[in-house]
Amino acid sequence: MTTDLTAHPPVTGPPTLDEVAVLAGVSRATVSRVVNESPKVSPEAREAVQAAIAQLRYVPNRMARSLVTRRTDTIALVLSEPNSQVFSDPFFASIVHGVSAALAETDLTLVLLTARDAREQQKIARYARQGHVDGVVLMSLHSEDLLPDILSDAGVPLVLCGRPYDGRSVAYVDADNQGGAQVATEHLIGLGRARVAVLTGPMDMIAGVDRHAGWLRATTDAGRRPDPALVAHGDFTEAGGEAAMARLLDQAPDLDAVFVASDPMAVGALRALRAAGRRVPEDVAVVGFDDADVARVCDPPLTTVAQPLDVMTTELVELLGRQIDGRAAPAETRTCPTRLVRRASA
Amino acid sequence: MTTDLTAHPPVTGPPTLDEVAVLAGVSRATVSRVVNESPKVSPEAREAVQAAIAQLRYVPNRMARSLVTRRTDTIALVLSEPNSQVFSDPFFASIVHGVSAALAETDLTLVLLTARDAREQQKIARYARQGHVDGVVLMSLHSEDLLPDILSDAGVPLVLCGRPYDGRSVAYVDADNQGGAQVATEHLIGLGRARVAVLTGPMDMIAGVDRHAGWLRATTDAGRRPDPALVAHGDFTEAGGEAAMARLLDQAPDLDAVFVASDPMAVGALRALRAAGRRVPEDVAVVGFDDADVARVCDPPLTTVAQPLDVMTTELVELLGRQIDGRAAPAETRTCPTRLVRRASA
DNA sequence: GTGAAAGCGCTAACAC
DNA sequence: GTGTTAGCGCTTTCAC
Repeated sequence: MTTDLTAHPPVTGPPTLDEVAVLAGVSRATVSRVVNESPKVSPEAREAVQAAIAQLRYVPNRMARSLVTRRTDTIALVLSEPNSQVFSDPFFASIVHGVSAALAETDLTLVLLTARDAREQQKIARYARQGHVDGVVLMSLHSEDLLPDILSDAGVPLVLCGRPYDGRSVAYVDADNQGGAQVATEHLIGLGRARVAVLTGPMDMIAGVDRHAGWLRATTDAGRRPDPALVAHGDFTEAGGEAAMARLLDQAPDLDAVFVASDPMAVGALRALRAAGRRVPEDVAVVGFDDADVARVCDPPLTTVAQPLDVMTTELVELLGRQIDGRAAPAETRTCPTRLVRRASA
Repeated sequence: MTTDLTAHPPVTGPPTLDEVAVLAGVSRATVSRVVNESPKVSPEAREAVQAAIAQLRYVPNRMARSLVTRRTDTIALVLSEPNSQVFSDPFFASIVHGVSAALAETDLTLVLLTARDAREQQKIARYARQGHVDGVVLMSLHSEDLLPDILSDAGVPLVLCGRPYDGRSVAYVDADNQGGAQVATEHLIGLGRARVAVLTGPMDMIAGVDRHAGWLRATTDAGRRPDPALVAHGDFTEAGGEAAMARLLDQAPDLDAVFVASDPMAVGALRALRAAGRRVPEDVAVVGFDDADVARVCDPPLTTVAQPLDVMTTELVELLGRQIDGRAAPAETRTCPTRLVRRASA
């Protein structure tokens, strides 16, 4: 044993594998096996090692491990969005929360990175290429974003949260935005409402496009001619929803129902309706698209299209995991079903 | 040179230092010096190396580097808070944004970690002890949090964002909450208002305590007896502010001014005031505590106490930096001044 | 100014 | 089962 002599003075710094090995009276390899839960270790050895680990409060050095295994057990959630206020978007908050929760079960850790401009995008690309992360979940909300290309060119395992705006070939997980919007609109029509409006998102975000498409589909499927006056675009924020709802009431005072394509907007829309003296749900039936379970606390509580955010985040990390160890198809995708949740008799 | 033979087939994986060295016709040591911007390199060698780096698209492997330098050039921002909705708190969003921006200037990267329960706190402690980060900025909002102790016991460089609830000895950066609240209240009193109420935060958060203390100080300094009916506690959220404002109007219908101790609460408070038929600012003067520049967009725009969030985040990373390389005093602290921003003639 | 050599702490064959 | 050996890619004395 050469280790005895060299490892004996653990004068400084955290304990190493060698020190544990010496204390336990075994070799480094055995300690490593115990740490990595290899079955090929005798019970006695395992116990001795575990005792030594506990005594020394040994924690493996991840850098050293990564250097040889080429894995970091870390994945990044990157938010590529110039507008920093997106941070306080409940949808985003829920995704972060959900991914973080999904990872809490595992040994992986989550790092959150933000890219507000091209320089930061490059920095993130470097970070990823440096081998700091095993993979990336990318929330890229707008159409002109370059990060998906940069990352996939660099060979970094990648899953987008949300369908890419163009039809690019890349793995992603998305909610069934169009389907959900269609169900919402059909519900409103089924209620006997004659003038069903839509308050959708900006058309440079795929969620805005898809949710509008769902309304359109349901409307035409019902044999109705889509009236442009029944369409307004918000920016997915509460204030934007309030303003857009006001416009909608102006354009089409005779509307008797509205599908609102995001929950912050639904909150704003309710406010605008109240301000205009319209009663909800008697006067106007509202269905919200509940990104983050917020519309539930509206007054009155809204019938909503719920996104299964927990499903989405689970799929996200599951798909990324398979991406990382090469078990996934090239550009595998998932579309998580949405469902209508009736909360009031809207 | 033994490297020529071994390094020649760069069949797989990203390029290494050796490959750059071979291509540039120098030794690994020289490449390392160029990468680390050592002055002890001849111009010719430097140029050759830089060319090789560019050609190979070489990126240093951080794991290998960390292994020897014992630095990771990464700091963690950890949010220790059971309630996941804090994520969408604009104050939190602004801090993340600001720290991330302050770091963007440097070579450091930010990882964001959340601890919702004891298990996750342990996981974070492990992560830090594993040498994954050089230091931690900790946002610990409640009084019973154990993470500050765990981390400082583990010898992890640490700076708290926000004064610790107890008087523990630890480095922190905080805004001058008490001073700001005092200035706000004095402003209201100076306006000639007779019944100046306060809508503060929960008393298990230091910010709630301090802001209440400032109101109290200004009130007594003005020779007034603090009336309990003029005090209400919200939970720093919009909905909480609305409810608390309603209570306040109930307890003290004659109030003619109110200091609201956070901007989401201010938004809610305005709503409650409007609902109660009170006019702002003629009828009731309102000063908000503007955690994140939100109160600015209120209608009417509020006179607010602005927290210099950019100053705070800058101080945060600066202090942590000095903490990391041992230049900081044991438990150095900073209190960033707040200032009154008049936006309306409230 | 530059190179050779010695590790950083760990895992992974490969023998025993 | 267990130990020995050989690196992972990099920085860093220490000679030259």
